[in-house]
Amino acid sequence: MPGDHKPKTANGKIVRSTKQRQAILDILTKQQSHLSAEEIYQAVKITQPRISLGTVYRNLEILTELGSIYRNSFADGKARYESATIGHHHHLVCINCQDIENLTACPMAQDIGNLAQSHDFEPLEHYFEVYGYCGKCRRKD
Amino acid sequence: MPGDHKPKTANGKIVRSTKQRQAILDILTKQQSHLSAEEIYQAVKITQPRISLGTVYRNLEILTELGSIYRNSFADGKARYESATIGHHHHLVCINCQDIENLTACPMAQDIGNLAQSHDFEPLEHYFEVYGYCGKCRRKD
DNA sequence: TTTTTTATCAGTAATCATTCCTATTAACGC
DNA sequence: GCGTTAATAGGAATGATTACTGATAAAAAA
Repeated sequence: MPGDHKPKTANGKIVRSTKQRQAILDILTKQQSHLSAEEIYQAVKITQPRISLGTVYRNLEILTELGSIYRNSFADGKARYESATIGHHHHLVCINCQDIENLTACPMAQDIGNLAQSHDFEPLEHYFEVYGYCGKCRRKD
Repeated sequence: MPGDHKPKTANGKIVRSTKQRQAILDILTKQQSHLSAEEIYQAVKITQPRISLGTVYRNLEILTELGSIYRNSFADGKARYESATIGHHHHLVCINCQDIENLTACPMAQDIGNLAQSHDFEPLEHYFEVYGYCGKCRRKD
């Protein structure tokens, strides 16, 4: 069937629209912050009290695959998710208050993007995170 | 006591020289690769058969704190360690064969390093990882 | 050297994030 | 509405890492 525009995952299954999935996407779209699976689970439970943590994880995986959200794994080994409506960016992570600020500047847009040629490497995704102290925490010290 | 050069951790405890710790550092120095805690555990067991996985984790933490090794957490959520003798660098990770190549070019050395001023942020550490296909795997496809 | 101190150890239990499993439920096409 | 099957709830299982405890062995003191 040409002209078939139904969303599908990598395994070819049609992606249905469910209340649970929509609720997860709503949370990430409205809050525009970097939430862990557990935080999303707690937030979604307000409107979907019977949702399970497994459902949250499965939907985060599907939404990431569809490109609707970004998945980031930080130094603490925990994955955090955010809406993809904001566009590609990187992160400034405060090691004191854990606040995460977005950084629109991207290393790949600079000369470093040429590394592909010199290293015979085909880049698909990249992550750039800076850890340090945000302005608020610097002034508290 | 001024001139006290005994290595100490952040909590002020003196760091002793033990066979177990030395063996872990030896592995990372000689192999010059990016090993997980489990891989290090298996390698160290050859010379220290009675070592425990807990000891490996504790020493990796101490050695990281002392600056003798680097700790990196990749997208799979698993931490990998490498000797610090090689100096600061970043990573090209092949999503097919999992091979990790080092990249000496650093975004912070470029204009992006100026983000500190514009974002009122004091950078201490940073990570830059590129995921894609290495030369070998590209030619296999 | 002997004794004392205490950082480190082995072994194991506990924790945390995440994935897997199974019977049941509910989107969506017809 | 009916049938197909993706998605769900609930919970068990996994894997990486951390925490606990009594024993051990470096370094310091005597």
